[in-house]
Amino acid sequence: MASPPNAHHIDSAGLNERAQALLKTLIERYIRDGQPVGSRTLSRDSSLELSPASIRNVMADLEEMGLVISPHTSAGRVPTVKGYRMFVDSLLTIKPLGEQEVRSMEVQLRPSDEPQRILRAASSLLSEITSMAGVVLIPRREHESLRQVEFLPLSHNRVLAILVVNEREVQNKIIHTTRDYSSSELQQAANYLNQQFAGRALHQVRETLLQEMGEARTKMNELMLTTIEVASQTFAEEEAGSDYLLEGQTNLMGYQEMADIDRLRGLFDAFNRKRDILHLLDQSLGAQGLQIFIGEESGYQVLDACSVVTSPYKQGDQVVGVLGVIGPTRMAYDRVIPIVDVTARLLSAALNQAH
Amino acid sequence: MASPPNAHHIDSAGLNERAQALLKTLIERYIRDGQPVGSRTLSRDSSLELSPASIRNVMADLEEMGLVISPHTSAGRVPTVKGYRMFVDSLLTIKPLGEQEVRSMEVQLRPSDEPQRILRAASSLLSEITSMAGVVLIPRREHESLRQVEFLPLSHNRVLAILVVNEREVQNKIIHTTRDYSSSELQQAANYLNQQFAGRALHQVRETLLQEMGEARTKMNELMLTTIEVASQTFAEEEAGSDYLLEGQTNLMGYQEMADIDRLRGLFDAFNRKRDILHLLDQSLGAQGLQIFIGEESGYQVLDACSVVTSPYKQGDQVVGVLGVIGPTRMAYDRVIPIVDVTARLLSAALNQAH
DNA sequence: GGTTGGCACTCTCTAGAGGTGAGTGCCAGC
DNA sequence: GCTGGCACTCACCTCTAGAGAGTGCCAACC
Repeated sequence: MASPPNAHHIDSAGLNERAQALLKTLIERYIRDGQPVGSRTLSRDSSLELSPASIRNVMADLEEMGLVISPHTSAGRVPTVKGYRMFVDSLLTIKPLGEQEVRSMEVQLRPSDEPQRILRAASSLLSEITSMAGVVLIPRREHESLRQVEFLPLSHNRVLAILVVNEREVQNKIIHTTRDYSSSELQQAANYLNQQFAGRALHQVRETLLQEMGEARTKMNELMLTTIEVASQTFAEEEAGSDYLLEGQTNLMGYQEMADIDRLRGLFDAFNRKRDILHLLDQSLGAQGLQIFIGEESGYQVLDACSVVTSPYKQGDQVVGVLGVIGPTRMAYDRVIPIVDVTARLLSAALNQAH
Repeated sequence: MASPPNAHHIDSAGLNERAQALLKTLIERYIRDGQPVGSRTLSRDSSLELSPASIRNVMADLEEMGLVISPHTSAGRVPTVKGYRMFVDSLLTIKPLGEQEVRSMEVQLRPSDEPQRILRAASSLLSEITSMAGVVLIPRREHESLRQVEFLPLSHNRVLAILVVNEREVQNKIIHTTRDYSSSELQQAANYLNQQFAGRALHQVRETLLQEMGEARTKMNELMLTTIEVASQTFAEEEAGSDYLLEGQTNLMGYQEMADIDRLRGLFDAFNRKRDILHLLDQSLGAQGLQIFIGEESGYQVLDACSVVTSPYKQGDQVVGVLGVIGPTRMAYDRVIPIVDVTARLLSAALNQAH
């Protein structure tokens, strides 16, 4: 299933079948009601016919291996990150989504002229059906191919550059020039650029431009100088880079494990700061397939009490972004995993299909 | 001073000078350290030389008038909304901002080609210097005047419409037409529209268009039909309407009066839902000058523990938006009021001054 | 030898009791 | 009208006791 070999993968070897089964029921139970699970409960819950005493022996082993821990002497056991990891990697049984459910998701992700709208819809969708926070990384300009460029003269040495990319997305930029250009000068420059570069990736355009600029300028005619001036600014590297859409943050306030207001504030600050979350999502962009970060695995302290489930989505056959869900470590992985997986597929489909 | 006669205004009549002075020190003290203020403290703090016992008599009067309340029998007094209202309306002494402070605010609100950027800067600025949440209502399209319109043909009966408004703001819209138009057809349509409507307000353009559409179509030539088709869509009423920029929400998590996670969630949900906050800001848009909503005065339950200080800002000599600060009722009004006031002025200045 | 019941032990949680301190309301006297 | 005195109230803290849940260990059983 969607869970590929993961950097954090823990082998289930060294754990007999019974221990695995018990770990599984323990975690399922803990996910269900958030209380430490004791041996008596476990004995009733598991299909194994074992007395609490026997189960205690197994628990002692699991604790020694660092898969579970008891918050204090007389409480039941709670899974550790390592425990969750093993659960997710080798014990989990995924419930595939119902057809009905998939269809209703599909409705919310209909194709549109504005990709931004679909991305936001995906983020909302994720947050709504999981009751956690949904996140969608916005495709970077790098992946975009130029369809058309136009220039409009504004007053005071300013020119409005309009880029149409990917057939239906539009970007504007106001650039400042050394002198006022006439409408027709700009028209000519645009024609030249469209002829030369339509269909190419933006970063290719940028590189080629840089190269041409390097060549002796004296050789160039007036038109080329104009073109070079406006184009170099138009296609200049954006410093901003990547960004994401986050929805349903407030859902996270509903969970007890987030009840600590300082921890919560740290998390929300991280959402606003964006850097850490972006970095995490970028990582998932590289890996192929669904990714799960459990608790401290993410490497960011603010996410210590959270798990993040991500999946990349595509435009054409190229991965352009990642989407996912952020919630408490104690989340229903068996539901969240297929939800993230399906949403990624549906989003890809919607993006590839013009309105 | 910035505080205009307010709908909630309470007359200070019926309160002798001493009572006023004591209410003032009580509220100042309470704002400073958030604890109920007792008669002993008040006796030491106020410049009046009165024993605690005398002060208790005054307190009893103030309590009867509903200006203060004691959380329980043996605690000091805490101001009520009505108390804050009187404080703000007639007792408050405003500290004007230092020149230095104003200058450093000015730096963060430099003019820019992108008004959106300045608005965001204003919001951040407000949140940073007050350590509360800053909010800026985005000007509605209604207030914008058309400078230029252009059309680019896309594939599949789609046309990209580009509006340049207010000299330096750009808006895009993809519209769907009944047939493919050629570049030159669109160019002609754009020329016509620019000639007719440049400099007019968008809503004027819309009205005139509707009128022309109503006239018998048969009289029109091909060009006019084209023009009407693309223009009517381009200038169609936006359903979205108004929106705002909110920064520093997480600052609100620092205050004890917001420590209740459910109340906090309600507030954050309201921020996301936007409707209530927008409505409140719209109200302030109508009123001229600085406005203060204390606690329940706003009329929205989620804001019961908050105060909102707003001020409109202008483009040219027309009010186009509102900005403000949202924080706990117990805020330093004497600082917040001039900050909001000055920020509104600086923002207006920055917007009216092209880069 | 794995499994089980028994048992002592540990730890959290809750409720109640008692003490302390801050602050009040009221009253009599200045 | 102001003030000191005094009884009273209430939140808050600490301490204690008891209940409940669950554990670890051990000896016995199959």
